Amino acid sequence: MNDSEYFDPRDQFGFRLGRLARFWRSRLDEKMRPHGLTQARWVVMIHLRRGGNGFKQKALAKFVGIEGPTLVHILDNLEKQSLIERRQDKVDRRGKTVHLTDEGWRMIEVLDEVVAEVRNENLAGISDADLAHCLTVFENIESHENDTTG
Amino acid sequence: MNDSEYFDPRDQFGFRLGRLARFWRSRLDEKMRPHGLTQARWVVMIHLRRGGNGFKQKALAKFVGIEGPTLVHILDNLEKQSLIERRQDKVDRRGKTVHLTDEGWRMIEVLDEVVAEVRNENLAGISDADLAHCLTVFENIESHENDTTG
DNA sequence: TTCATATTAATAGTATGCTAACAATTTGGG
DNA sequence: CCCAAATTGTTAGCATACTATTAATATGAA
Repeated sequence: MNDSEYFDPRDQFGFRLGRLARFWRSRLDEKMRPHGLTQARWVVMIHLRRGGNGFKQKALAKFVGIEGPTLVHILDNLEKQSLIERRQDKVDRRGKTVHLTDEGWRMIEVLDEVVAEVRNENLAGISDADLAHCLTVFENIESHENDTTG
Repeated sequence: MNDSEYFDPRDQFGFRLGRLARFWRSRLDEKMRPHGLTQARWVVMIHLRRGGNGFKQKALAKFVGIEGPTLVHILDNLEKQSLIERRQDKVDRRGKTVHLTDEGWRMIEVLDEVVAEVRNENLAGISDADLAHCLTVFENIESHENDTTG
């Protein structure tokens, strides 16, 4: 009844989205810290597993949904940790391909459980249908990316 | 039908959430850049307007949902731009209160339109009901913050 | 073949978020 | 009053994201 207490969902959405993303990341980072990993590095490793080894960096960046320079920094760190390695592409000497090391594969196996645990905690009591609904909304928003008609 | 094409919504949610948050921010930053503002600074200003001038920094950080040191940096920048000012609290000399300047108020009026425009673009074709549904899910996830029972 | 243009990865610089550690100040017990 | 403990804001240092620029290489047209 009090105007100052009324929040329009359209008005709130962006702010709440950002806050939840920060919450999610901090939860994941917290649980990964004992293993020496972070969310961003983990996401890159997961995409390597899903897409197969031997991505060129540019293709990997696109697959993960980040920019090239952001990926460079993450790969630098993963390489220091011996979880991935970069190899000169034999065909195009400008390019490098990215590969999980044996240690990288082992880390993925270990952390799969940690990630599942965080997911179960964060999503406890929320139905698949609710999540799928959210993902559909997310997709619709991202699909406006290249709208310049308005 | 292909296993590699099947994505479990529980599995995808965290990644997609982060990606959408980045998308949202970049859209907003892009439109605010000509005015010399960014999303993070704007969010702080909006909370100042909503909550009234004269917040203590600690209270403002909590209201915005960020940590103290993060707010310090944002306020430094807003102060350089003469959009806010910090004043010594007369009662407790450890504290400072934060106030929008006249220029800050004018900036808010100008940027209100820009923000509405981005919102309309990003949320075009998405119903209030869908958004409210998402916000409810967001709330449920954040409410697990202090669960340590599992 | 040669030179302009593309592409790929890396570097530099900025913004935003965090935790840890610090200085100044207040508060409360003795 | 006086000193230990708590609180407030700041600084330092890290991670992650971006854009803009650069260096190395490949490609393709003349």
